[in-house]
Amino acid sequence: MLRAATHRKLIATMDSATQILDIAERRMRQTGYNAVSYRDIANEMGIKSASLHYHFPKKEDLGVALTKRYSENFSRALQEIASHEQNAAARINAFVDIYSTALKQRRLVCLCAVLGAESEGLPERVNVEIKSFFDQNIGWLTQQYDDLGKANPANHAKTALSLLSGAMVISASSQDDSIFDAAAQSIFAGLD
Amino acid sequence: MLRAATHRKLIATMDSATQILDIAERRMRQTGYNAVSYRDIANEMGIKSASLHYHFPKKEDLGVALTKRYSENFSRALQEIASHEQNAAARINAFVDIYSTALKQRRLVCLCAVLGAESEGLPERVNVEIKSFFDQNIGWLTQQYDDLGKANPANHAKTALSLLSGAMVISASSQDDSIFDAAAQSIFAGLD
DNA sequence: TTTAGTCTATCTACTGATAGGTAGATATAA
DNA sequence: TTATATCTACCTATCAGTAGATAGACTAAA
Repeated sequence: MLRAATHRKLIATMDSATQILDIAERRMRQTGYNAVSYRDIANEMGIKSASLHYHFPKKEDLGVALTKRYSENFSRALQEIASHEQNAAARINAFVDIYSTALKQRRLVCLCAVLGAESEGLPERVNVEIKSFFDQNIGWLTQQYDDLGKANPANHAKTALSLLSGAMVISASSQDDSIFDAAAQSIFAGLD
Repeated sequence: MLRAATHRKLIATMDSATQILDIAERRMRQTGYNAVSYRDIANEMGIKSASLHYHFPKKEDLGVALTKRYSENFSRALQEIASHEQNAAARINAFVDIYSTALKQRRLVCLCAVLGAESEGLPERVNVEIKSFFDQNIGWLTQQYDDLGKANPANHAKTALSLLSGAMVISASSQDDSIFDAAAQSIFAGLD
């Protein structure tokens, strides 16, 4: 009885908004923005779709919160890498690993790569976040390629990000990891 | 009067199925599969949405026809390139140009790159066509990199296709062509 | 006269969204 | 301590709008 109450408390304590974002993120990374409905998410949570509007009044709000959180989490991961890895080559290596792990362990594509593909059908506020995500990653990678002594580090950064994003999409949709592996290998080869 | 009638005839003669596919293709390349509705297409054509079902009974049929046609058109373009360009480097160059022209002159992303990003929410028959498109392009590019004398030409092919696809998506959604330019430049640089 | 193509009218299922209500926790003030 | 008030997180019920889809009538051209 006490146990049950405690358990209940723990579950209820696990922030509903976070749970909504978790489910929405996974689903959108699989099927895109428009294919995900409030009802899908609510059903998976075991609550009613109307309740989702308490946390995210409009779907646009959910989209913005989702891309913001994704970008912030990514930003933290990049800072983490920068503080733990000594040299630029190791950092770029770790960057590739983020994508690799998402694809191979969770079969998930980068959220912003998926949403970017349908960007003309998205609310403008969501597009702002997507662009900001790409900018942030290009900026970080540019720094690394600069540290590596590359000429035109920004071009290297743009190429690496494009390569990983594209390879993820093709690998996931073709269910063939060899495309991602080729891309990763090509990035590693460019680190000398 | 005769003129008007002739004009009318010409328009009506321009195969409705083709017109439907043209409109659907452009819209899906902008917003993805799920954001495009029969009503949108019908409105743009000036007919009723019910009429579309005469040509494509189910949306899935439209999706399959669209990806098939896209793939076939692409295949023809690749044959054309192979017959007109002497060497592998020039052929790869022409390949990049297809993507470049689509992005810069029409602001359109590769259909299969867009649909591939939402593949888990698509009818299976559509996914089969998308995978076949990627296979076809990787095969053609592999041949070119092989002719170029590259070791592991398949990896070069997978990398080039991933790079172009990803760069297109990021450039289009960020409205910044410099990402695509960096990708194209990187492919050119790998042709020596 | 047939047939291709489009129409009207309608259907069911589902979309995001809103209104209004409620149980239970928390805070405030007497 | 108790009464009052507010807040959180859901609920039921419902809405207008749109999705894809179908049946059957109509029309124009071969």
